[in-house]
Amino acid sequence: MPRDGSKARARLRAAALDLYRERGYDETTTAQIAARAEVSERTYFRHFADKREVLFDGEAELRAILVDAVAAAPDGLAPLQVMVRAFSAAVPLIVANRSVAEQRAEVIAVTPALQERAYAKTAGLTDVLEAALSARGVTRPTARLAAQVGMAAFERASRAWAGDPEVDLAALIARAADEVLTLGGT
Amino acid sequence: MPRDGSKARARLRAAALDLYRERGYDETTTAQIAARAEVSERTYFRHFADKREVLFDGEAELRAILVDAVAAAPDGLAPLQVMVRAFSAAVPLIVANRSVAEQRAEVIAVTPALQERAYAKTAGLTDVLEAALSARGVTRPTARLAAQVGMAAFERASRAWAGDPEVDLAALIARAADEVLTLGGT
DNA sequence: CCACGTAGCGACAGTCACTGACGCTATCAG
DNA sequence: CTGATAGCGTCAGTGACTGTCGCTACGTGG
Repeated sequence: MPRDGSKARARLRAAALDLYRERGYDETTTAQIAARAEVSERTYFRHFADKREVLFDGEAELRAILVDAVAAAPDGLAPLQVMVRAFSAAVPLIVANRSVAEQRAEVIAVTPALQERAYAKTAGLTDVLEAALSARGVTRPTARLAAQVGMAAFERASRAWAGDPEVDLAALIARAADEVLTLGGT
Repeated sequence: MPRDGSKARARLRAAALDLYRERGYDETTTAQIAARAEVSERTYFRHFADKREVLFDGEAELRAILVDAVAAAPDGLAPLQVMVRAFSAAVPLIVANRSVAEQRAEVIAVTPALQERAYAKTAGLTDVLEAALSARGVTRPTARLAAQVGMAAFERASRAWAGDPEVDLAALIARAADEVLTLGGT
């Protein structure tokens, strides 16, 4: 295993986050990111597909946790409850990454281009969840619906948690899922 | 009001859709689109913010219908039922645009860059729906949740309708909303 | 019928994200 | 010590997008 690029990759991640926060996404060039990470611009593009991807580098880990949790859920559990379990399984990871996630969120919040990528990322996660539910025997269209509704509940819980990180995120997720079922009235 | 750009704009829309279908999104340049529409490349960018936007030009109309329908819904209706009404109000527009929407969908389906933009567009719609629900007195977080769940139900209905355009889309929407409420089990 | 103001347009130059190709080098297995 | 390989730098190139400037088509007021 010649040369370990993970160091450079980590430096690029940090450099990009810093620069995006300092002067904004649009005002920083990939050349500047590369320079701060002390690599060539070409190397940046060897590690990340484009200027946006740097900010979304941890996704695979989350994805794996969600898929495993769906697969491990007991048989006969209702789809939405499976989603609650899956997202609850990811809570430790989310809590651990909270401070970095906050900084990322600040940048994304003021950058349409990054919001677009963020939407695509969550869409990718719902695709994976849909497939995982489908593997459990849930019909495709229903699996997709459940994945999206579960994701919506998770987002609702995440936002509440962001405003008050003291409460248990897992509890908020369960509560948000319950709230979904009250949306139809009576 | 000197010069009416709407003609050129329409030609650009048609030219882009044609080219994207003929040779694919990545393989067509904005210069080619402009050339086929018989305008300069600069004019393309006066009408559309970027290479993707050409394909998403009708959105404002849909947005207006949804907002109006939410505002016009009777008081005391449950949030999810309001969503069903809103999307049902948009059915005529959707049916009318079906053939063009199909062509667009084909291109989007094979182009990640366009999928990303499509996600952003639906996110924009849910934002608007959230605001409209909020204006009816629904709490912000609940409004957002309802908007997202409603959008998920609408997508589920749309997909079913795409596979069988004979059935009534409005009925599918109502059914999808009901299905959401069964996702939690018992 | 004629200035005249305005919105759209073309032309041009420039920046920057991103890609392909080539050759080099650090590192590890043998 | 040597060879294989993954990561890297350099260079050249394409194409999306922007700012600027001057022009022109067209409806309006005289």
